[in-house]
Amino acid sequence: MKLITRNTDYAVRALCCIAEQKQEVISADHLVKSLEMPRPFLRKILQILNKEGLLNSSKGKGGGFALAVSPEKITLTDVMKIFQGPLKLNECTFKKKVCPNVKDCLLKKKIDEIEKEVILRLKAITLESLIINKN
Amino acid sequence: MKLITRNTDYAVRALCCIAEQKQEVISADHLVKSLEMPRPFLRKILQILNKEGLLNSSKGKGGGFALAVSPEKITLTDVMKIFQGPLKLNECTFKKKVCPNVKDCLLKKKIDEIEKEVILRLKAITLESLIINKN
DNA sequence: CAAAATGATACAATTGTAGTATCATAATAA
DNA sequence: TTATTATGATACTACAATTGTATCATTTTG
Repeated sequence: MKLITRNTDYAVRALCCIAEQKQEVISADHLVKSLEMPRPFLRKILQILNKEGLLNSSKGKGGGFALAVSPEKITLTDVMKIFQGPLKLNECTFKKKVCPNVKDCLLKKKIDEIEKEVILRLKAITLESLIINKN
Repeated sequence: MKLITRNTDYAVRALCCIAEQKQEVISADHLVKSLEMPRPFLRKILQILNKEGLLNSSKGKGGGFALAVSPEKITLTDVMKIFQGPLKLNECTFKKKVCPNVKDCLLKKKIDEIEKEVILRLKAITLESLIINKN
């Protein structure tokens, strides 16, 4: 019943760290030191964020990563979708078949309402709102 | 990011089925037929519900299960706690150690707020509110 | 060309969920 | 008292997702 996975968490923290940075570009090694997380794992996450268009990367000496989107335009749901797939609190499948009862299921209806509320709130969490030292 | 697991789902459906029943006692076999779920799995779930005090059981011919608590007093959170442990949307552990940053973590604070709201709403879902045919 | 960085990708470990199987025990009724 | 019908207890297996590791290729800069 975890809302966000380690992947997402690391990604958000890395994005925050990059956003707080004054230098435009920061290397994976620098991030590892600041964030104390496994280097290969973080590297993979950064690569994905780059592929998905949230980061720009540059190779070679002096290279690294920089935000491709401004912090107020990156929401928690963006990152969650990348690492956790579509936002759903409800599955409604049994042995890979959709539950025959989906239409009438009262429980599903109630969970769906909660889901809507949760997604609204998650969307309201921007990277900017998670940054402490803004300059 | 599933809010409820199969266990919980089966349990709720079984509880509903028992509650809707006019007979006081219903056997696992009857429930299997009504609910179309794996018999040994359902049996285990019923045993747990019995142990946890939501059901009463009786052995032997004519035996089976009956609600031990009235439907308006059973909430979804009760069932979730039994099968999924304490209700938390936040973990905040890294390699089994608590994240050193828990106190200041802005993300945690925001998720915690969402968690509170979700739990409130889940607590409001009673077994009674999930039953279709009340008599 | 060497060094410093990322890109791509395959592999391994761990955990949690989901499901199965088996035998013991109790209650009822013939 | 014995057969039948039910639950109780418990150990085992399967599968998928999450979490993490390792290795080599490629690009850029000096």
